[in-house]
Amino acid sequence: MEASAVTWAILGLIRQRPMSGYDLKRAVDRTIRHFWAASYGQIYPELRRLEDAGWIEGADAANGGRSRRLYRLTDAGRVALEDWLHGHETRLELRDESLLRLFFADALPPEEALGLLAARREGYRMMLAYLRGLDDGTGPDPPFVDVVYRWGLDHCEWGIEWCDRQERRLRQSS
Amino acid sequence: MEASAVTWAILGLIRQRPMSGYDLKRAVDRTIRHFWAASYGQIYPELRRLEDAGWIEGADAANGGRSRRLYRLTDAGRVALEDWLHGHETRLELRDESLLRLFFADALPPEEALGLLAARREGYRMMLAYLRGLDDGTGPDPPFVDVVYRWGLDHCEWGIEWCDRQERRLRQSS
DNA sequence: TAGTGCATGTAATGCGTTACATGATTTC
DNA sequence: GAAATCATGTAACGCATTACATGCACTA
Repeated sequence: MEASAVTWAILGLIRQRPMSGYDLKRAVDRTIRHFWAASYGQIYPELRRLEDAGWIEGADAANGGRSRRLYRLTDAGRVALEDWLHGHETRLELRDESLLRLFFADALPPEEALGLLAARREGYRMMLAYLRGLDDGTGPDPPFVDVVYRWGLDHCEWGIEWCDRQERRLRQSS
Repeated sequence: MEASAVTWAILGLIRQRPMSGYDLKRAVDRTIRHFWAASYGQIYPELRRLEDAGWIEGADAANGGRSRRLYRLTDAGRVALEDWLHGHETRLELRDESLLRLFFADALPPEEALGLLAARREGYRMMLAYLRGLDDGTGPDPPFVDVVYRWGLDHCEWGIEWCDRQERRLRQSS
């Protein structure tokens, strides 16, 4: 089984409870999407591959005339997931168009360049609002789910302050 | 001209001085790579497209028997770059395998789960060392180039402290 | 003279999104 | 009965990396 990015997201999520492809997409969007997105075009083919490999098992769970296929983790899948969890790789890939603009902002008049810093701050604000909106108040999450959620909030708050600091610094030094 | 991700990186970099494809790859790796990577497979075809569109102009600059083609920004290219710089979009795409692991770490025994936090901290440390290594001490950078470099450093330092804080918090609450 | 760096490029492959097609069920 | 939601899936496309091929020039 050739594991790829989306493999672990799926295994990890259906470990909590059996899910359909549709469920998975929603779970991804509600939880890990801000640092790891996944689309139907990845999820459905990956479910096939995972079932072929014996890491998950699908069962028909039609709801009246509405077809539905629920997948659950097999023992082999559980082992694979735990193996991956023990990995300690930490390469992080960032793609941040706002930083790219900022990097070239010296080509703009100073006031407009500072505007890009303000725009970045606004981006963090919107992300923060989005993350706060995810909190549906349904009781306490497991500790590490909570840690990752906090990371999102803390990261945005840090980013907002960072933009403020830099704007002040640049205004003073000019 | 259908502009894509790599378009702006190239235009922005050759705005500073004319460059070859090879130069561009090196410039990308030395400056923006930690938040916006680009490979030869993107750069060379994109140079063609940009020249066809009239945003850059290539000139032969062979070095003895070693062929070399230097590209410079045209007026049209300068205008296109500045238009893009005025944009205020700020969607940031993150892909962070370490956060994904952390999110599922509740499946591990507590001590091992905490190990993932330590591993993340180590990742920030390595990135920080990498960024510090980029500073070749060649005098002051333009203000916004410097701002983005600082962002990298500050972000790593924040990340290290964040991991520390979370580790302490989780150890206390358990 | 062997290794490294300069320099250009392409082909194969993989990753991921978008847009579309289809149809049932629930809710207003 | 219209609209939203549940549910599955694929085809086309675009973005990006990796690996390879080629050859010159410098330096140890």
